[in-house]
Amino acid sequence: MNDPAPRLIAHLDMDAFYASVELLRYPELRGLPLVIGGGDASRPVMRADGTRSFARLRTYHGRGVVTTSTYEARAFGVFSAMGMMKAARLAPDAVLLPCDFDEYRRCSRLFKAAVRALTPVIEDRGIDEIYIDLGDVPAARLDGGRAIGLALKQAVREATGLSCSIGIAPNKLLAKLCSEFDKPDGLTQLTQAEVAQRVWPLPARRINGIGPKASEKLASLGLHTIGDVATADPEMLVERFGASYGKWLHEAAHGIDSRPVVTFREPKSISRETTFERDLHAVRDRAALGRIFTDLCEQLANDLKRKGYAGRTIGIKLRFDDFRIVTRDLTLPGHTSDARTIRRAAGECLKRVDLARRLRLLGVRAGTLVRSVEPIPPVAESIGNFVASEPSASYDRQRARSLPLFDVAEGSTR
DNA sequence: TCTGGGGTCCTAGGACCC
DNA sequence: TCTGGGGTCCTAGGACCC
Repeated sequence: MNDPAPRLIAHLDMDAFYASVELLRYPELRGLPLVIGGGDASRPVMRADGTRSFARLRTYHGRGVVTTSTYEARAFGVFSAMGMMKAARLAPDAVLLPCDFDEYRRCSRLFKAAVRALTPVIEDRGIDEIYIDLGDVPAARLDGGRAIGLALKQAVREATGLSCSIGIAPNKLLAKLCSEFDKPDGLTQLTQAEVAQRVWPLPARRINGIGPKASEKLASLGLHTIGDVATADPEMLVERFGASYGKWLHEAAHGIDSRPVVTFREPKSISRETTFERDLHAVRDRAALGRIFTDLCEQLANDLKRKGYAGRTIGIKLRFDDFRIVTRDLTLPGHTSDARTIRRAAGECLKRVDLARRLRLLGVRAGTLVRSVEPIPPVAESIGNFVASEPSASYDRQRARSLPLFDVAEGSTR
């Protein structure tokens, strides 16, 4: 009746990743308030004397948000997800750089490859963080993973010149939580036995999965810290938050989490969306909207083909000028990665939306994906390129309700 | 001049089938 | 004819994460 050995999971999080990558390229910016974001911000210009000229935040005009800010910029109150125009009022002299995702992805591949060489069982959690299963690393058992953690940090630094913070714990929830304990450049180990002492005093919001809504609701119940949630009546949590989330809240607050480290996941959906420079009206800006719509569908089709997928559920997403979001989707008889087919299906979805208000954002999504190694050959001219042709009652209903099919502000799709 | 883009998961109701 | 229960698919919205 021996308990199985506790798991050993590491969470590795790159420190202020985008900003740190930029500082590698532009070391003269170290120590200055630096804000990264707003897609269309201008890149630095080389002067005649060989020094670089950087844009200042005050020159920004647009609808972007701050993606990352350095600690020097945070001192002005500029944080991630803040509107750039607001940030410009708070810190007009901060240096502004546009996001360079190609470069961040390059650095991301480098650090992940360096980690994988030491500890192959890793779960990708986006561009700047990963989980690592240390269960099969024999040496990790001796010191709870400390030596391997130090080796990982060294390997990441050698591969990229960047620092990271690592948390090591018996599960993903606690590893993620404690990777933040000693940022930047930290290495933190946390055991189950230390949860009450080191985790319970923290705000509930620090748990990955408790967002702004849930933490506000918890606060309204007088539950502010993780300890408050842990000692709350589990039945009350279920009553207030539902069976699934209520149970999870109780377990999470006790540091219980049995999710495995997942090394590969098939994508569930692929999408493209864009926020317009100014709000557009379905009638008055019909031509511009039609072009953008078609572009999005073509980009989505290219993404699908490039990644080797085809989707069967095509959906749209609209954000109105009042920030209300509406989605519509349509399941097709077969899978497709064809731009015109996507455009037609998305056009059908668009017909089901009241377009009286002006639009701020338009998006197109493909779901119910299958791998399609081969490019999909054309099949039936009337509906487009489908892999399969199973009859679909819902599609027929849709079609019957809203003929003609190809109508809504259709731009040229070539 | 507030508020990006790309995802996942959950809930819930209705249709439809057995 | 009435009642009902389970299961799956489709659709819409919302919370949350990086």
